[in-house]
Amino acid sequence: MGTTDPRIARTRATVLDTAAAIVVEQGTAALTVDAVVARSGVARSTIYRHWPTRDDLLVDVFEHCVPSLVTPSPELGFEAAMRQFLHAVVDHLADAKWNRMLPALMALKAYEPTLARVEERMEERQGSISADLFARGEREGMFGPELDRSRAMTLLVGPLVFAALSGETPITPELADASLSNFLAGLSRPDPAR
Amino acid sequence: MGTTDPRIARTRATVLDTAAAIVVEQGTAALTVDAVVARSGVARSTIYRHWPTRDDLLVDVFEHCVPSLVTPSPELGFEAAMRQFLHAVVDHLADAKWNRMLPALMALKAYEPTLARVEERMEERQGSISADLFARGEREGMFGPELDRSRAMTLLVGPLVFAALSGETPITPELADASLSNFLAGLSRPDPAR
DNA sequence: GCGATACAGGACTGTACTGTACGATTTCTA
DNA sequence: TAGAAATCGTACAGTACAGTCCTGTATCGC
Repeated sequence: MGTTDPRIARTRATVLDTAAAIVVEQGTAALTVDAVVARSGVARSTIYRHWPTRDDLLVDVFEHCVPSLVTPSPELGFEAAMRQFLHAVVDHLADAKWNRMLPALMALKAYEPTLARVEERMEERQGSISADLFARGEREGMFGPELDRSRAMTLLVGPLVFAALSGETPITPELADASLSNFLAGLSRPDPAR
Repeated sequence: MGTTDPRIARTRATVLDTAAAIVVEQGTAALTVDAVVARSGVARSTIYRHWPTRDDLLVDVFEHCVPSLVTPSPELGFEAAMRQFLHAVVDHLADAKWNRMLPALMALKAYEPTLARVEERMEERQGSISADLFARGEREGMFGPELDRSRAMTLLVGPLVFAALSGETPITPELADASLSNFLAGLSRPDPAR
């Protein structure tokens, strides 16, 4: 099984790209097999050869578009590594593609178990990176093991996602810096609310 | 026009409640006129007497469910008032109803101008409250007029919305306190990233 | 080149939903 | 109680979409 038929890879890519464009431009409800046929030139029967149902295609579209975040270089300390990570998140959220797809995924995951699993896998990858990052912070003595990592990540990433969703404030690296800066400030001044 | 026919108010309320329940439980795609008929007992023709199209009904459902936030008492200072406001936000986000509806609204507003306007009105109301709150902070000398209010609100509310959407970390008043605490800490320690 | 396989291009069935129409019935108001 | 108005119940046309099936054609690996 050295090589796979190039025709298969070709149509698969064409269909996925077209489907993603439709979802981004018109939403998930507009993703119909006929729409993909009309826009991609790929035949109806061919699409059903690759995906048993329309829903399977939609799942693959999301999976195809989920951003792949990368663990920052191990030489970096907590602050620099976290900043780099947050900047990468900003990049993906600012991109029109994921900017439109994320809310759709959030909205659908509550009702479509298959999409919920796509989102789970995404959070797993992100979770392992975040664990790595917080391990650096603990090693540097910035906080102890009692720090709630999930909550901390929520505090750091939340503003970025919110900015992307609401469109109230522009999503920029400076926003990520501000979020990180507030978090670090909160570390040195122990939470008076508890 | 002293009193309106109670039948009208009754049907309207029944249909809106039923429709909201369907959207919460099964998503906006499941909101069909037939589904409302089956579940509410209201006749098809009656629904079309009140709403010209299914989409108009959906818009009304969102409008009917948008939480109405309230300006905290004027006696409260910036910190206490903001805390109260954030706790109210947490309350609404923790409620199953709005917890499901918000992502749907976020996902659809990009493609449905009518829903975009629902969201705009919501943000306007929220924006006027936020202006009031920041005015208190400025009066107390916590920051000057150069503070970007939109960004600040994003930093404060973002984590709450993100927690509600992702489900990674529980959405509690303590989370709101942590967000506020980080923000205040960031104020006293001027942002080193700029 | 040749067999195998993927693709193109339809036609077709079944279903779900929208929106309209209209007579019969209930419920309000005066 | 009587008239007005809202509601019920149902039938109907039109449309959009999912998914199947079949035939002929292009493209691949060998």
